Amino acid sequence: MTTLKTHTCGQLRSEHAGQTVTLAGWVHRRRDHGGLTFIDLRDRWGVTQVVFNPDTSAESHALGRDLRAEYVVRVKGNVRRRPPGLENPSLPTGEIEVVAQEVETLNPAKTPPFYINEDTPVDEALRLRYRYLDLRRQRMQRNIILRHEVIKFIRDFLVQEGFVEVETPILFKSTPEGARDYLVPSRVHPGNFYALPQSPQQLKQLLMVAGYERYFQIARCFRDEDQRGDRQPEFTQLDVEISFVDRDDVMDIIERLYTAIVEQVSDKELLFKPFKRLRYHEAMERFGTDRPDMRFGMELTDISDIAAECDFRVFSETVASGGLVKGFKATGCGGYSRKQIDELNALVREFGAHGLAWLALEGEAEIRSSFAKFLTDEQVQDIVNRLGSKPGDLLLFIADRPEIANESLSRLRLALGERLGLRDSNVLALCWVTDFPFVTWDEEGQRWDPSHHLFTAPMDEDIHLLDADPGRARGKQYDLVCNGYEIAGGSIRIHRRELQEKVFSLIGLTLEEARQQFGHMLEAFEFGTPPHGGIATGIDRWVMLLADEPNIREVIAFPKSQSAADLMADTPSPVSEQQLKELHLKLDL
RNA sequence: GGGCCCGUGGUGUAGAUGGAUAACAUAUCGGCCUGUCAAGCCGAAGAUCGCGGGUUCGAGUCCCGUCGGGCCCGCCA
Repeated sequence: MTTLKTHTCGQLRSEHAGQTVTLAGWVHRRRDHGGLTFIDLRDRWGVTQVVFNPDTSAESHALGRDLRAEYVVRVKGNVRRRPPGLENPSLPTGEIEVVAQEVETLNPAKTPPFYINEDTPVDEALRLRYRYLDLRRQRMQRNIILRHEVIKFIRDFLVQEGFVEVETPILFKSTPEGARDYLVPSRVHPGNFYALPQSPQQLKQLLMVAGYERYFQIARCFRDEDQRGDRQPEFTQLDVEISFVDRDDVMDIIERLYTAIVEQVSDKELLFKPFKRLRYHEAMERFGTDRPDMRFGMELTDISDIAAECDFRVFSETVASGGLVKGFKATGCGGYSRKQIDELNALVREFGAHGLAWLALEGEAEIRSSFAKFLTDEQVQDIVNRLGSKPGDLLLFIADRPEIANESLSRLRLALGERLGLRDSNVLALCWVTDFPFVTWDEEGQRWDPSHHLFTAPMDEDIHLLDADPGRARGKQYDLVCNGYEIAGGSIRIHRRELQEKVFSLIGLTLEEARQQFGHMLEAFEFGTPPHGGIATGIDRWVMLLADEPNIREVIAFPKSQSAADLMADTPSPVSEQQLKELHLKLDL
């Protein structure tokens, strides 16, 4: 295999019996019986039991007794079928053992700060500080290798489909829209900065101008925003762009790719094949969010019309002022105590809702409710019927501005789905969300913001709305959603200068600003740009879902902490005066 | 910028209402042990309770601050 080892620790079987082999790896466990010592020797491929017997070699038996956990050792010995009854069926190599003839410690190890040989919970700060040890553990080895397999599969698949992988710069240009940029000062150009790419968006479009037609890249992207469990300052996208396509072409490629990954690389079950498709408005109506978890029901129902006419002021006044009253039934939660309902109430308040209206159907005719006393029996019955409720259900409602009602109900739905065990992590519910609004109104900035990004094309039939009623125009955008996570987003792009300039001005860029920031794009669109579109998928989130992990740090070899620090290398860290001077920088702390 | 949770031997935890030698498991070290595979048995060592201040006769426990980690809001086209 290599100079130092002839076989891996996961390789030997009974047919190797009689061979002399040399293994090398880490001491996983030691079982010292005094006269007889066993070690489990581990490498990336598995674990093999090594026996040290003084009858075979007194010298190696003596050396073997001194081995400790995580020592790196090399063992030469004879493969022997284990004596009958002593096989270990839980180990792939459990039919055999290696009888040590020679042992060499390649490097001893201090006692590790946490267990390498079992997947017990460890304080995450400690894991990150000793990430190289954490990465030795089974959980991380499994995740990192799964990640590799997914990326390998993607490359093979897309190459097969005629795609070309092209690298784009890490040092690029800061642009005004989107997330905060990571900046890199230029030594050669005093006072000027590069920005690390938030995505290779512009570059991949320029590759379409350049005629590559089918591009992809496993691209590192950078965004200087605060962390979440599913957000890191640097993360990896599968970036794809194709020429001469419409939405369905892009969606089809990605759908085939993701289906194949689930079926061939993971042990997960695909709930929808083909993937479900939802329009944005439908997603908002039924789930209150544009990234619904479709593994379970409990869909939202609008009761604004009933609420408008009732004597419960919270309901009627909300509707009168343009708000919504919506809710859903939590199946089987009719017995929830006041305390449990108060917890749900606290949850929706976090998302801006004023409160939770509830109605519990305990028995056949027994009703507990926070609001039913203000309604006629008929109105209550209408609500109960509309939600298709049965005894034992708990009906939960929010009356608020549409954004708040939808947001808080969607969160509440997820929380209840979790409690009721409806979010089976072995199931992947992939769905496309399409027909997004082209732009959304930003109250604070008093301007239109692109829903996706600056280069997304509006629907052809909605182009006329860009002047008349921009809020009603739809974009050629599509998101891929899995189990409540947005795992990809893409669009058909604008490929004509006039339309691009029109969109720039719609979102408030002056012609001057547009040409300064995006002149290279506008210019390129005048040199024969094919219609094109593409998508960017979040590799980290996708592997996280496939690996059944609660956050993306678990599928990134060297992730950063919530405060964007690397606890192992202890960075960010100060630099010398000399370095600052060369970069023409002065600190103002 | 804000809210919440966590920090106790190497590791994982216990330690209501403040009370005397800070408990348990495991790891570590030593002894015994020739068929274990989470080996077993016996013994030992190991903790300024994240750090700083305060309240108190007395603080792991209460208060304030601070550092580190996590979850979330804002933010993330």
